[in-house]
Amino acid sequence: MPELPEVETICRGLDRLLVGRVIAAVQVDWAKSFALDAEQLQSQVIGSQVQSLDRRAKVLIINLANPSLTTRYSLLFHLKMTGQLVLVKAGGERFAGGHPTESMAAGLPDRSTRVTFTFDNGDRLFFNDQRKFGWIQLVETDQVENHQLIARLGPEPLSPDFTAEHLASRVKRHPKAPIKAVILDQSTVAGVGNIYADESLHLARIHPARPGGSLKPFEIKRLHGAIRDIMTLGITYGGTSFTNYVNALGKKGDYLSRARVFRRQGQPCTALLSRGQVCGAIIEKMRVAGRGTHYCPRCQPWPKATKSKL
DNA sequence: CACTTGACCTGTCCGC
DNA sequence: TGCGGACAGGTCAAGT
Repeated sequence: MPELPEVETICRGLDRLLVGRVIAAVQVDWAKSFALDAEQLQSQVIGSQVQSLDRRAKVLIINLANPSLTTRYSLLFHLKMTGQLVLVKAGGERFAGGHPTESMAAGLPDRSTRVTFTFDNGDRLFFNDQRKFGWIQLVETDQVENHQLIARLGPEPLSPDFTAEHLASRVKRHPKAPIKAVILDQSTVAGVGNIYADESLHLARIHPARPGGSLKPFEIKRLHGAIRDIMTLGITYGGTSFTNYVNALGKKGDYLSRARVFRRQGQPCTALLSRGQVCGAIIEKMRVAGRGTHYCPRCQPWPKATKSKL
């Protein structure tokens, strides 16, 4: 499930491989993944050269230019939960990004391949997506900021615009919503998904189901710092798992293998307490805001004063 | 208006 | 073994 750190890693990895390449052919095997008629495909995509790659929240942006067009277009990619982007070089060398499944290691394309881009040098970019939730859209480059999803995004978590004051103002707007729902809301902060929400709340020692309005100012501040720290860590570790070529894979773990709580229900919390003690309490799982939610009942206790509201 | 749930999909896992 | 159902999670639309 690619979130911001994974998409950032994919973006950095693909940049040097794609910039300068010209799109020679596009094959769409699942129309909903890339809803563009053949005429537009031919006139606005084929023959375009990749100028640069970008990322906004969880959206990967490939900026194009076509010498026969005055308008510049961009391809937007959203991988949702199971999307992958796999670049197979003409020589067979592979770069993969996205949710790692066995399809990466096997021959490509496979049955989850929805769209295939072929470049002028023979390299191929496969958009694989088991569950078909992901999409590709063609947008005019100077309209990207007005795109229905992009336009509603809040600040990037690692940008100066994401401040504790901003987070506090968002919480104030939905004081009864569980704090986890507030930070999953992409208009609060762009790019935080289920994994990093759980991880951030654990680092901040805040119970995910607490109404945002019950958080003290120092807790908001701590959560703000935790989100930034966790996203930074995610980019660091996301790099170890996704920047490798697939056939060179098999080393290092991704962020998930270092997770504090995510998918660790039933296992002991590894948080360090004072004097080098390890917490050791058993991680629990519950549903918050309709999502599987993992937390440590000891590190993230329900505050006594508001316990009755549970 | 504030907040929650369902739809979109497929594959996997669990209990019967 | 097979079958039904829950679950996985990002985002938007629809519901309470």
